[in-house]
Amino acid sequence: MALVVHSSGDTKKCPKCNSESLMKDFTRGELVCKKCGAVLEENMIDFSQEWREFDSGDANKRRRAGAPISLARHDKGISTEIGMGFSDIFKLPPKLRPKFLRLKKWQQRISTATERNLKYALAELKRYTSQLNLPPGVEEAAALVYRRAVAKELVRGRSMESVVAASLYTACREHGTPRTLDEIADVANIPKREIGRTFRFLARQLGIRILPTDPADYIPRFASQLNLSGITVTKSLEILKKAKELELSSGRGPTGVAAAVLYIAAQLTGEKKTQREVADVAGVTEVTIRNRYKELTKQMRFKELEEKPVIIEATIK
DNA sequence: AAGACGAAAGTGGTTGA
DNA sequence: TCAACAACTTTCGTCTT
Repeated sequence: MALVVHSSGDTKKCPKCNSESLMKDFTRGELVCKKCGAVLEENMIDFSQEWREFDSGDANKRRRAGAPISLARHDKGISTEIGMGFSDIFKLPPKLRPKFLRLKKWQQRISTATERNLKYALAELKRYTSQLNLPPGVEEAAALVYRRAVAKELVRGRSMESVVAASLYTACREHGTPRTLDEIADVANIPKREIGRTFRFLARQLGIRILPTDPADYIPRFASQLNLSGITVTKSLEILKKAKELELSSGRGPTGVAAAVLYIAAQLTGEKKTQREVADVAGVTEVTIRNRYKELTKQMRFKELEEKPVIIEATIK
């Protein structure tokens, strides 16, 4: 019987005799205490590979698992294509070639319209996510939303691109990595009100809860676009927290709140940014920043900002 | 001259009758 | 379906630095 003892990283102790000498018996799938013989785990699955590789060629020959499946691929990443390219087919004996050429042709023909559509849609999605610097997790989530939309025939009557864009917008919000409608509208080349409309439609039809976005989710990204320091980010989040407690953020556009909070924080830390600069990256106007700014400073006391009257006196003099 | 401020009018979307 | 409404934008004149 082959007993394999894995000592590395396993700091588990036997609850019965407190011994550290545990043993994995892979032929039985059990974790056993060497001292008292207690079985601590049963039906373990051995995830290690049972073959060894001596060079990279070996690895390729013996490996049986492929890439992980992905919803962001039209075939989920699992596909068999007859005669990839053409070279494979010409490796066959001449007699067999026509047969495989025919099979190849038919494989292309039977791929249904929805499959082709999905392929195209997911290619679009890929383009959006890479242009917006979104992580693969968000792309996956968006792909799932899109698949659900297709399954429910929600694409009918609206452009495929707008549904893809709306799926992405949904996924972004669920992931706490929101992009503004403007940003998505930009890469997708679709008016933002259409994306918004489709988004609401999808959310309702698919029963996706739509929580308003948290301004905090925007802050780090805006800050980095403005070259603001981590101190300013921390400060912004503090201010935002207080603002939330004072109910100054509800009902307001989250980007506007984020922008105003950043603007104030930047002033406090001496990394001055103009309203224009902040407004530009946040996709709001200076007026909105001013309005939020006014509301915030009215209810919150910023010592540093209140010193202004002194300066005014000095200039009058 | 550039930035900040504020008033006024306009826009797109939501809500409630 | 329509009107009321809040948030936001656009535009513009004025003030401050």
